[in-house]
Amino acid sequence: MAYWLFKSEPDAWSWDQQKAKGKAGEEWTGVRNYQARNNMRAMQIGDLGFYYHSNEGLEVVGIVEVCKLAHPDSSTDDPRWECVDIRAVRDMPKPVTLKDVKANPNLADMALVTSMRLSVQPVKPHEWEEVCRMGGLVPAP
DNA sequence: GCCAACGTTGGC
DNA sequence: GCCAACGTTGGC
Repeated sequence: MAYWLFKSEPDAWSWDQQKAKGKAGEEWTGVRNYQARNNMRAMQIGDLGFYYHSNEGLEVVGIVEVCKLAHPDSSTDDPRWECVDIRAVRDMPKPVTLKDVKANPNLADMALVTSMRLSVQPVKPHEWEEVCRMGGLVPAP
């Protein structure tokens, strides 16, 4: 099982909206970046991810689960773009801010810090543990 | 709202 | 295939 991080601008699609979709989940449409797409292609059902609010909030607010493998992105006719479906699993008891992540030396190599603009990122197991711990989620899911 | 970083596009 | 121009992202 692998771990990931999904970025969303709350103005466009917020954590509350994601949660409202419940177990059915929602297509993670709109990604127009090859690296982010490739990350989604590599995802397996049951992989977990952080749900991060960019632009506003700038914090990890919840945990999501991949519930559908990569398939063509229904928001475009361009066959290059694919996406997975994700569903909300739970809130972060205490949201973990970008500031917190940057201030933690254990997370210095996290993609959130080093690849700021990548909208779908891989998360290493030790980073997953660390962010979960910071967010009050122990043991990590 | 600004601007730096960086990915993409297109002319050569 | 290179690289300059351009557009977008996202933190501040």
